[in-house]
Amino acid sequence: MLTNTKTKEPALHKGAQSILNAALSFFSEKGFKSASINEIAKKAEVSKANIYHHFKSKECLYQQVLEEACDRLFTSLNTVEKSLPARPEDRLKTFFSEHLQCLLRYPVSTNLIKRELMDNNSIDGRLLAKELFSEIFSKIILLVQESQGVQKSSNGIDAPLLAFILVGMNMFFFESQGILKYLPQVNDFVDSPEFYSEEVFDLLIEGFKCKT
Amino acid sequence: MLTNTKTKEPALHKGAQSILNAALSFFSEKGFKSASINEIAKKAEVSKANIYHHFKSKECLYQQVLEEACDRLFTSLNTVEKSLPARPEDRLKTFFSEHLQCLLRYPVSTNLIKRELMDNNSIDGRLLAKELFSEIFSKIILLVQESQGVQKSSNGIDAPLLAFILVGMNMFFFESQGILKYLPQVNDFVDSPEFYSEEVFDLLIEGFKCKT
DNA sequence: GTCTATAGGCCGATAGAC
DNA sequence: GTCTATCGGCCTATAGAC
Repeated sequence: MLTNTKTKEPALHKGAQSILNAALSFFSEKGFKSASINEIAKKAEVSKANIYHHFKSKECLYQQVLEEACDRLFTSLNTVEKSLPARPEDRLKTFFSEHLQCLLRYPVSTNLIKRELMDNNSIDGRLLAKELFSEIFSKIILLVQESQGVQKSSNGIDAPLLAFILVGMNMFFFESQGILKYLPQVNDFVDSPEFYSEEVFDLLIEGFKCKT
Repeated sequence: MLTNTKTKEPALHKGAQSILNAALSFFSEKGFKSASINEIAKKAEVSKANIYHHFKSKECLYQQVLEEACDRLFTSLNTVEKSLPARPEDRLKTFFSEHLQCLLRYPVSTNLIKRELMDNNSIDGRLLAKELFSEIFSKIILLVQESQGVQKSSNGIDAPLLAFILVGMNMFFFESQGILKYLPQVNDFVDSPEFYSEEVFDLLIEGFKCKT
């Protein structure tokens, strides 16, 4: 379960924390299997045996790293949601833009979660990542319905589809960052996610043809 | 270079072909590092040493598998492009829909390419996958511009952005298949990519507000 | 072209001293 | 809580018979 309970953990020892940091970066970059306890130990500047003192197994270490990554994004998105503007039309647009910025603020965690959804490392992990995904998804559906309600358009476009599209556009931007620089035509918005969010949202709302 | 030259390869031996098939499925499912020569040999029903007779190294085997996957998708998309309808408005929409169907027709190859773009396995591999991506991307930009030209809207939306969105929507649908079934709200279009394409395209063109 | 046998290395995990 | 030393296993790759 994603920790809404804000009971801070008992302030991890320095050693354990540096292990978690090193593990996060390697698991995120290479995946569970390819990241080795050896290299994590080296980067964390502890011995391999020390890792096994703090964590029962490689799997357990991975689970905790993944959990922290999910919490990080979940908390970040919750904060965004609480400081959304009042006007329903703006709320969806702002959340869309801020959602992308959350992903980009924690690229390593985001990448780890993306990996977890792609590979099937562990049953618990998949559930965790899916829960996060479905949480964000529900939030956006509500915001879409909110904005639809105000405009009273009831135009037949279902909110879940639009929500799916919005999440998808941000995820795709995130994962395409690495190759965007090799696509000269689209270089404009590589360094400007704000511009990207703005353009995509307006396009979705106003439509390709109707654009002013 | 993506083989436009249609000189068929010299009809691979049965053994080598079954190795390539087994390798494709494991590399796609687990990634380069996690897939082992042992399991590939077992699935291909040959000995491990036999693999090293046909391929100089694990890397070489991977390269060839990746190359075939890229060619498969490239050829498939080229075929689609050649049998597009005449009306410019329909061309883009049809290509968009067919692009998704290509991805879904070769899910294992598509997944392998996606993995290659995510991990940094080999320099050659990345180039290959990027070339394919940029190829598709260019095709779609042309189709967008074509349809824009006809409508003479010149409305300021840049073709590369729309092309990026279209490719992104299809890639995201592809990679979300596994978790879509866990999102009850969106179950409608899991089994119907045609419906998804139709809805997304219309939404993009007509816009959220303007929808009939 | 196919095999068995094996070399040599890195892996996850543990034992046991401090 | 941290370490060195080590075990057993799986890995890529090769040697050499058929």
